[in-house]
Amino acid sequence: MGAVQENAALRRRQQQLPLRPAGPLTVKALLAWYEAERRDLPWRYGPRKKADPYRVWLSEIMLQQTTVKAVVPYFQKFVARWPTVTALAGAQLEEVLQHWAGLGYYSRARNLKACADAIARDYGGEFPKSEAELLKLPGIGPYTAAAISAIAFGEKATPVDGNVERVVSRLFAVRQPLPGAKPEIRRLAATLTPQRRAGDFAQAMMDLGAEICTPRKPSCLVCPLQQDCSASAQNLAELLPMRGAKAERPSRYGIAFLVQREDGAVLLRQRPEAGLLGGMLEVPSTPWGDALPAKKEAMRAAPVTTAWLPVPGAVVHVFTHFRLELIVYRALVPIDASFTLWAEQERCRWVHRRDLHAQALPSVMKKVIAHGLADN
DNA sequence: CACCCGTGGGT
DNA sequence: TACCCAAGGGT
Repeated sequence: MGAVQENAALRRRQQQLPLRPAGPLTVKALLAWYEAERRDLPWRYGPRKKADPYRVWLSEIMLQQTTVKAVVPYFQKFVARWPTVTALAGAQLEEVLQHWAGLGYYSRARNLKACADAIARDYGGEFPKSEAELLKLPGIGPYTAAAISAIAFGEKATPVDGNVERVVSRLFAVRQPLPGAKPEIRRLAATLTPQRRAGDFAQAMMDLGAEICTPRKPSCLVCPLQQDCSASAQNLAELLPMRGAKAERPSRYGIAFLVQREDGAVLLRQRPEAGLLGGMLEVPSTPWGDALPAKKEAMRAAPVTTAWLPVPGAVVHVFTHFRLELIVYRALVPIDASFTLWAEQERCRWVHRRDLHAQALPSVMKKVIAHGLADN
């Protein structure tokens, strides 16, 4: 198979053979490839089969801007703990956040719970099958609504994610840069979507994008769509899709205060529900600003008045839109002292070190704790 | 529409 | 190292 396609590619380059325009035959080749090469993933039931809407929904939410490899263990944990959407609707948000900790984009976890509640409350525990109805639910946008509708219910819908954007932009040699090209790419993807197997088509496009039509160094020579691909014919595949200018990533700085009690507990604080790391636990710190605060200034943000020891080094963490550098100050306090806790004391709690793994701790805060307790 | 929202792996 | 990127959604 690979050799045959390689020869076809070489012939076309040497003889300038015309392309076969992407169309129904492209879809047929893609579906054949999918049946042979598709990834075996825990939320999939098989080609030509509809999957459990709950598992499709859960996986799609987790997969938003997140790699399959990162998602799989979280998906397994969730379905083991909450096998149905009704079970998830009965869960405590705090426990959902604990299970989500480390996966990132924590508003997804809050919307996940809100969506489960809505399904249980307004839909009798059954997901709606139409794109339009799914779109009304929290955490479900245009992509996810189309994905659930097509994959779980077999409806003719066209989810367009980063994979589909890449595959389509190459198939049709779309040179207009993203995000401006999105409407055109959506239109082209919709023209390819088959009436009968829209779910398999969508997943096949994603598998192709993940394994063959990769962002860098695409494997055009073994691609089942190579003879249909306008970009490959023009040796443009690696240059597409074009993208607009990248925004620069600023740095922010702060001082984190790690209080350790004599019995080994550390002081954690719950962040506000909205915004960055919303609802998750943190090590109390100064606000994160454009420069490191002076020590005297920083101490106004310290959760207790005590002897603080700076921990050598710093914690560096890179978020999507800024880089964070935190200096850690550490203090050891007696177990029974009465402290002057700052105004947000009610959002604070003591957590024993042995219980830290079960908390809603984002990765950056795990780094801070590990750094601050490194020599303990 | 532009910006906000995490994290880990690959190059 | 620094940068790119991944099954996007909310505002």
